[in-house]
Amino acid sequence: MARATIDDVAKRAGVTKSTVSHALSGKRPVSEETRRRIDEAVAELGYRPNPLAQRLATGRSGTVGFAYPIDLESASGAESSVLLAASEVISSAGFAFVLFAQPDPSAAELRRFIESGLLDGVIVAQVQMQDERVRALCAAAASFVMMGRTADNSGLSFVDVDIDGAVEAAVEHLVDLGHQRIAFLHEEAFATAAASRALQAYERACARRRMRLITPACLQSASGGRVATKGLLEHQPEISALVLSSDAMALGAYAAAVDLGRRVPDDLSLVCLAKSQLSALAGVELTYADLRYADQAQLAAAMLLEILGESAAGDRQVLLEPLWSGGESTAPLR
Amino acid sequence: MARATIDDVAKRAGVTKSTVSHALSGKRPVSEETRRRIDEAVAELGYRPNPLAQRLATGRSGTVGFAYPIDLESASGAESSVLLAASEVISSAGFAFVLFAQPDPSAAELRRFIESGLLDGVIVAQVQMQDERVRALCAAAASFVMMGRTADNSGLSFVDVDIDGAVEAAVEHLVDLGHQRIAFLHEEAFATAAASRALQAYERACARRRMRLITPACLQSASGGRVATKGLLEHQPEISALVLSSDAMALGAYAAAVDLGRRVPDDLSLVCLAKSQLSALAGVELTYADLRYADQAQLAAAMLLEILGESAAGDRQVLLEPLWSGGESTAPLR
DNA sequence: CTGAAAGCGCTTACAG
DNA sequence: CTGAAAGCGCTTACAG
Repeated sequence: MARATIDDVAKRAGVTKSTVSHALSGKRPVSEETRRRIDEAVAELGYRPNPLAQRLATGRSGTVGFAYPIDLESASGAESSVLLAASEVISSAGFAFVLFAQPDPSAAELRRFIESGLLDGVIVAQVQMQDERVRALCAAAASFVMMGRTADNSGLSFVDVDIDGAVEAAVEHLVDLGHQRIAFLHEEAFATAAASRALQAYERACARRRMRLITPACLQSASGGRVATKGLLEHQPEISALVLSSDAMALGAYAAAVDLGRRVPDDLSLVCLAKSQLSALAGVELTYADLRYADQAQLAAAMLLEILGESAAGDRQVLLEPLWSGGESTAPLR
Repeated sequence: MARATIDDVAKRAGVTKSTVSHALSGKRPVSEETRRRIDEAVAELGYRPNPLAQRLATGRSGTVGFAYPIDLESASGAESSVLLAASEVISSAGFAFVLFAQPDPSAAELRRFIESGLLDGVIVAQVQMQDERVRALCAAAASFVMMGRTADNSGLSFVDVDIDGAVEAAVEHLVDLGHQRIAFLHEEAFATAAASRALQAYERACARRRMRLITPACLQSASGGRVATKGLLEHQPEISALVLSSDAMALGAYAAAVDLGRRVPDDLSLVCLAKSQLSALAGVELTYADLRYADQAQLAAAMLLEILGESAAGDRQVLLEPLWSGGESTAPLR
């Protein structure tokens, strides 16, 4: 048998569909008796409104998009926790969760969806300083929240982590331990705003301390970290500390240290700007700053839902503090 | 200005909207001249059909669901490649890609979507021997394709990998090298059909060779692999080879071997039933069987699109062969 | 508190 | 080759 429609319910309850609609939405008072009959009919027929029809009538799609380009080269378990955190919040609010994982520099796909009215709102992750997707969303006057932030965020809503603070804290910590040759390994290809903020913060910290900038490029992977670290330390053995931007990189750096006969932390200090799961294997507990990606995703999703609920303007901006681990991969310079 | 509708186009082109509709869909011949005028109007107004209205009128939603419960404890980069592979195929066919990543044993969420007519088809991953989601999809007569397969697959469509063959090949290989004490580390908590097939295949292979079963449970993580392997080898040092079911586990096993002063592969052979990215770090190239998850996802997505296109019945079943690496983590028994 | 009707923006038999 | 009309299944002013 086909699905029951609102008309079936109306007939069975002996009312019109407009009354059924109002009884269900609660947007208009309905007498006790009528409501009872309608509830009964709904139950008997197993009626549930067709969302498509509701969407067409109301103009709201009940769908939230998550623009989260995933870079396969550097993918780790972290992406999954971000996805789960966001989808959990979105789904339990009754919205569908549409993922845009494909890297899409021109934001064409996203634009297509927005313009089709298929999305009530969007969460944008992996935000760049100048972000095409953000531009498109603004142009379309769409509701959206960023995970991360662009160069100019006036009027925009975001959840981000204070990466500047994390980097400065890392460098300060190493300097306090006596280190003067501190390298910052950074990924060049996949340039998020967070990555470039981190690099700039490192440069500022070094300038303040009058330390030499050492910023080798490094692929965002374990083998990338290994290769880059090996090359670096072979040419500049005086380097005594490394700041790294991912778990995998850090594991690679550790492997390189072993290759070169240097021990961590005695002969080389490591600080990682990302929560580390793998490091336990490396023999030392890595000192790291958890950038709380899952928290960011959860908060961004909740923020978007608020915005959708209120349709009030006004930007909402949240900057999370990173969480430092009590690791043991740093030691005083010998 | 508001979005142009089909009526706007019709007026501007001096025809009715039914002609516009047919011109656009090509479902009815339209004169050269009329078509030109319509195309012009479409271009001038920047008209694009409202998908919501199309869906309501046609009953097709233009959306594909991906039921892919992600277990955070064991998440690695592999999930991302699966997501990307599936979403790539689905998106480029013009369908929206809705992710159901939340573990949802009762399949309530999925059922809700299916029954709402919000999904044209579904890809089901992490299939279990008895799968609630598959039952729900069958009951709803929904179009779907499995990544993996249940116990009884008659009439069902799937893409899976020959895990049985992979396990048997692994054991054969080790036996050929002289090993007689071969353990199979398996994850108990997250019981996919592939996991239990692997275990059974190991048991069959051992039975055939009259070897003792050694099947310790092991958490699907690096530290899980380390703990399990350490415990195992301390109590049964005569074990000379391990078959592991994930990259992370294998890395943990390697670390445990190092802890115990055993070298890989001389003092311990390792075979991994999953493509390994991390193993390079462990100092040896791991011998592994790539179970081709991304290939599975891509093929499953393509298969679903075919099914949706043809609306023809008939099961489609594909069993992929695993791809063996030329690793060096196995050696003859000493 | 309830109904009759228009409307959301399309598609698709039915006529001509 | 084209038009007039009904229909997809809802919501929501407008009346009463």
